[in-house]
Formats: sequence, structure tokens, C-alpha cells
Amino acid sequence: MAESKARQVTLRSIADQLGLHVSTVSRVLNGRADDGARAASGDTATRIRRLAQELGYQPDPHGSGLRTGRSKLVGVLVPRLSDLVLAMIYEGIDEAAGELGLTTITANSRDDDKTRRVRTKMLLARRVEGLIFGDASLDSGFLDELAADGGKFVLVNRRAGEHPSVTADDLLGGRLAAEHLLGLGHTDVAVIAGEPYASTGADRTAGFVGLYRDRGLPAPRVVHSPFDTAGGRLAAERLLADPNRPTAIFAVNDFAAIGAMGAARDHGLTVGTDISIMGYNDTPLAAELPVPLTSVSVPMRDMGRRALQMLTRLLFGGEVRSERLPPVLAARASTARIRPAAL
Amino acid sequence: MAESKARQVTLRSIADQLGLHVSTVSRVLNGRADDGARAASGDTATRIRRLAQELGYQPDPHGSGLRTGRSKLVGVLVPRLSDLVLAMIYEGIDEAAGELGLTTITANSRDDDKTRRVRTKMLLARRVEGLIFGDASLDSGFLDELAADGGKFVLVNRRAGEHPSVTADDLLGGRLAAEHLLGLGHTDVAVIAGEPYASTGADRTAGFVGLYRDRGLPAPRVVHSPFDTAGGRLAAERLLADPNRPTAIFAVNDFAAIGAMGAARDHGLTVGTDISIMGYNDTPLAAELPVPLTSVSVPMRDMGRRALQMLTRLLFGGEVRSERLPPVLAARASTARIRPAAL
DNA sequence: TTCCCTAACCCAAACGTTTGGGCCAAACGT
DNA sequence: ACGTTTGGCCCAAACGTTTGGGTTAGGGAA
Repeated sequence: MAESKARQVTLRSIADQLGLHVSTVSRVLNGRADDGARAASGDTATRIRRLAQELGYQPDPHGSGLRTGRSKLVGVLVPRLSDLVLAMIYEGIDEAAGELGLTTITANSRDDDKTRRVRTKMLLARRVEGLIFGDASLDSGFLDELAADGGKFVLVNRRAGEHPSVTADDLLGGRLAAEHLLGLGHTDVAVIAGEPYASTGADRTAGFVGLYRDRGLPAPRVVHSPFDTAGGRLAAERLLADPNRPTAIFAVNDFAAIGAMGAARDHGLTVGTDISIMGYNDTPLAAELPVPLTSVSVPMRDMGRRALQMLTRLLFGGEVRSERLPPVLAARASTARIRPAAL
Repeated sequence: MAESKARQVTLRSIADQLGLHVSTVSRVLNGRADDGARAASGDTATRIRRLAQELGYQPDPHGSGLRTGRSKLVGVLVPRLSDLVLAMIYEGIDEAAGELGLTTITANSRDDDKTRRVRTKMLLARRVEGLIFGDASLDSGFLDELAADGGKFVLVNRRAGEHPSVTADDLLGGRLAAEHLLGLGHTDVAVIAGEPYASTGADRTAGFVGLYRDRGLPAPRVVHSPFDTAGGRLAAERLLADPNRPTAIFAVNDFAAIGAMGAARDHGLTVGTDISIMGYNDTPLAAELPVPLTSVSVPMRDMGRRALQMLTRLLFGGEVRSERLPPVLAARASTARIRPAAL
């Protein structure tokens, strides 16, 4: 494209200009070091390299892909890229892919099974070498089918079944959240748990609820919702409508937490004093909010990086073991010691 | 990949199984309608189609790309995908691309000229047919160079030079913001203007400042900052440190506005009563914040869609004219009529 | 009956790479 | 002096498609 008139610069054009054979040029430019060394004299090799450089030669992926059967493409399926969490994970994936000479193609599944299948088929039609799913659903057989068909993939962020995955330890994260709120004296708490099909929300909720149960306290109320701000607001409104509302709310997602903060304010409550609210993921936004949001920090970009690396291990024959990264609590002003007056 | 053992299903394998020639199969499956009709009898055609369907044939893009010289790929360069605005624009681009049988590849430039060049080169090496830049910079010659080299591209969100672009009418948006604040009685205002190299911030600021000047009012203070929350907070802190601080702040970006809200709160000010703050883009978050944020709504997804469509027009020989989409004000609680007491 | 037409195919080349196998001449070993 | 190695290169096939141009057989017109 950058040379629409000047025709493509190809191995052949370089070879012709130098009076060499195309295979010689190929070996020098792309063969493994030893192969290239035997293919041409040092002098010829530098002449080739210099001309290639000068002409801005870039191997045509169609040609090499056709010959080698390798596309150097990996597909990434996410619920939606406009979800900041997934966007950051994707950035990690793409970063690591670039370092390995791979290119990523991404698509949104909108957490819809039909779309998921269609988009995956499109990625496979593009001959991706492997896939990374950021939208794994606990209740869909899709991944099992794909694995049975010999599809190579890893999961990121959400786990499902026994498929290899890179996730944060959401169970632990949920416990951290519970410990934090308990430490502040909150015994009457509620969870905005996200979508039931996502392991992230489910595990965080399970960890949270588990700790309260372990301490012999009444089980927190659990209400499901979408992972976004509007969903969080609605869920919180339901909770706050209750005459004896909880003194603290744990939302499994920062955006849901922000929605909950809005709902709290609508109820005339000041977040951090009248009610404690915490989120999850420690989005860059969390620390900068008017009332800084307590959250649980997970290494999103790193999760992406590791997922890509795990996928390449998988592709090059290795067996892989799922990884579970540790989360860490980020306490801020949105959660505070319970005030009896608040009741 | 889905058939790692069963070997690829190719035109040849289909042809062999039916005792036909590969070219016949190709014409039926992929030729234009008339070509396909002349290539085989209706009966043969259905046999071919049925088998292809049954085997799940998907044309190999390496093969067809090599032959036709078309990759059906378009490259999308953005500052960062973890910027919600760009993510939504990209979703629009990708959506429209899918409808046209195109696939998008995206990369982050981090608004850094070196990275921009490197990533663009990578996209070109992948043989994208055209590019969409969401990271145009007012002060870089890069796009001019690329255009001179015959590169096919359009800009989205930000404009630059005379290159074809799909943007919102940011000048108008800035005026809308100014009218809104003026209508509420704010004559002492400030702008958090974003990065100077981005046309978005520059135009919004120019429109805003222009209206105040047109009305013969003192020129608003203008302070630059990154487009994110932390940047907005810092900029606002500078503004609020001034003993006679502005009664309203216009941030050219919702995230910067959120940061500004945080800074205001730190200064003991209640947003919407003690001080008015407004943002830009009308991010989904804006309406759901504890104090709902007044913003200027721009059709981000549609901008993406149109950019992709404009690019295809450009690729298929047409001339194109830049488009400027109208923004609309979304007034909310974060801006209110000035109270003399606030001074 | 002869000629032409058309429907329904097949043939072959080309796109740019990669890669296993030549081939030749010069250098080396004995 | 003669065989062997080896450095330095060339050959050719193959990957899966597309596409301009055959080729054949059967049917219709004259």
C-alpha cells in the first residue's frame, strides 16, 4: 500500500536486481541463522540485506503463510472491548504478542452465545493459530466443543471447566474484601454479584460470602446485575429500598460500585460515612473518584501477557497449567468503620 | 485449527471428492453470481455447496490474498484502547467492517510518534488495505509522509491537515458547552483543555473560548492536561488553588472532568452547588455518577462506522469528503445556576 | 447433414514464500 | 594426482486461490 505504484518489493525483485536466486535471498533474509550462513557468502549476504533494507522489503504474510501454514495470528474474544477491564487485558495480550512477532485480532461476543460462535468462526476462517477467550461462560458447552474439535485456546480473566486459564484468584479476592469490611465492623453487608455465568463474579461472591459464613455471621445478601454502572445502580437501589439496609456493599466490579455510589447518594447517603461501598479490579478511575473507591487490585495487563504466553506454550506442543494471580486490597475512603448512627 | 487432524478442507479436497475440477468449485463457491452460474449446472452447484457446507469449508485467506492481492484487512491505530472513547469508536469501526467482510487489526500508539510509526509499519507489513487513525496529531508530519507514499487512510475522532476525517463538530460542541454555562450565569470559567496536539481538545476549547469572546466577556483560563482522570485532577487543583477560582470548569473529556470533581471535593466544594463542572463525550459513566455529569454527547460508535465506510469508499477509487457530526448537550446535575454565595 | 452455439466443464498459470535437494568449482587430504 | 569435502549458490515443487482461456458434447438452425 505504501508503494501503490512502485509495485510490491518481493524476494524476486531483490534477487533479480542482485543477479541471485530467490531462494538465496529468502534464506539470508528469513532462514534460521545457520541456514542463512550456508546460503550465501558474507559479502553476498550483506548486499542482500542492504538492498532489502533500502527497498523496505517486508515479507508478504500471504506468501509465507501459505507456504508454512502459519499465520502468526491469534484471536482474542472478549465480551466487549469498551469494558475497561477487558481493554486493559487485551493491551497486555497484544503487547506480549508483539514481542513474539504475533498479531492479534479481537472481536466482541457481548456475552452472547450465538455471537460468540459466529465471531469465533470468523477468527478461525482468518486462520488464527490459537485463541484467547476473555468471555468464558460457566454455563455454555461451547468451549468443550471447541476443545473436542482440537481447537487451541486459553482463557483469561474468567475460568471455565478444566480449560487452561490465567485468572486472578477471585476466591481470595472475595475473602480480602470480606476481611476488610469485617475489620471495619460491618456485619450486615450485601454483594452486587455480577452475572451468574461469569466465574469472576461468582468466585468473588463465593469468597466473600464464605468468609462471613466461616465467622458464623449471617450470610450477606447477594443480588446479581450486569457488570456496568447502570446495572450496579439498579442493584443497589433494590438493596437500599429495604428498610434495614446493609451498612456496606461489595460490588464485584468497579463500575457497578460507581453505580451503587450514585444510588446511595440518591438515598441521601454519604458514601464512606453513612454507607461503605467497595468495588473490584482497582480500575485507574477508582483512586481518582470524588470519593476514592476501595477496591481489590488485580494485575489486568499482566494477566493478558501471561495468557498470550501460555497460549504460545500450548501451540508449541507444551502442556500448560492454569495460573491464578494474587489480588491485593486497595483501601480508600469509600469504606469506613461502621458508625452505629448509620443504622 | 478446528481440524488439526482432518487436514484442511480445501477447494481441492472438495473437487476431488466430487470428481470435479478445483476451478469449478471455486467459481461456484466464490465467483460472482453470473460466473458461478456458467461454471456448473444447477445440480452440480448444489452438490458442491452442500459438501462445502458439510465439511465447513472456509477459503484460506493466504491463498486468496496471495492470488488477488487483497487482504480484506484494515488497520486501526488508536492512542490506547483502554481509553473508553477510542474503544467505543473502535467497536463502531469493527462492526461496520464485519458487515463488509473486512477484518480489523488494531494497535496502540500511545500518542507517541515513534510508536505510531513502528506500529503503522507493522500493520502495513500485514498488508492491510487501508488504515484508520484515531490518534492524529496536529504537529506531526507523519500523516503527510504516509499520504505522499500513497498510503490510503482516513482519520477518526481527531482531524489533522486536509486528510479525510470523520469527527464530531468539536468547535460547535465547545460553543454548546459555553452557551450552557453562560446560560447558568457563569462568567468566570476555566477550561481543562487536554493535550495541545489533539484537535478534539483544541477545537472544543476554541469553540468554548470563542463564544465567551464573542459575548465580550473575559477570556476563560485554559490549562492543558492529559485526557485521563489523574490529568484532570491535577489541572483542576491548579485552578482551584487560585484565590479567586472560577465558578465553573469545562473539561474537554469526561474522565478529566471526573478528576476535576475529585479535586473540587478535596477543596471542600460540592459539585453542582459550590462549583459547576462539565465534561465531554457523554461517556456511559457520566449519567450514572454520584453527581451526574453534564457533558456533550457525540456519536462515538457512529463515528467509527462512518470512518470505516469512508475508508472503503476511498479504497474503491472514490473521492471522499470529511464528515463532521453534530454533538448535543446533555445537561445534568454537575452544572447549576451560579450562586453569588459561591464566590 | 453441416455448422454453430451454448452449457458445463477442465487446464494452467500466477501470486510470494519456503525448503529439501541438487550442482559446480575450489580447497583440502593423502 | 586423485578423491573427497564444502562453501556458495541454483532448482523446483508446493501451499490454496483465482481467472482467462480452452475443450467437449449435445442441441438447434439452416
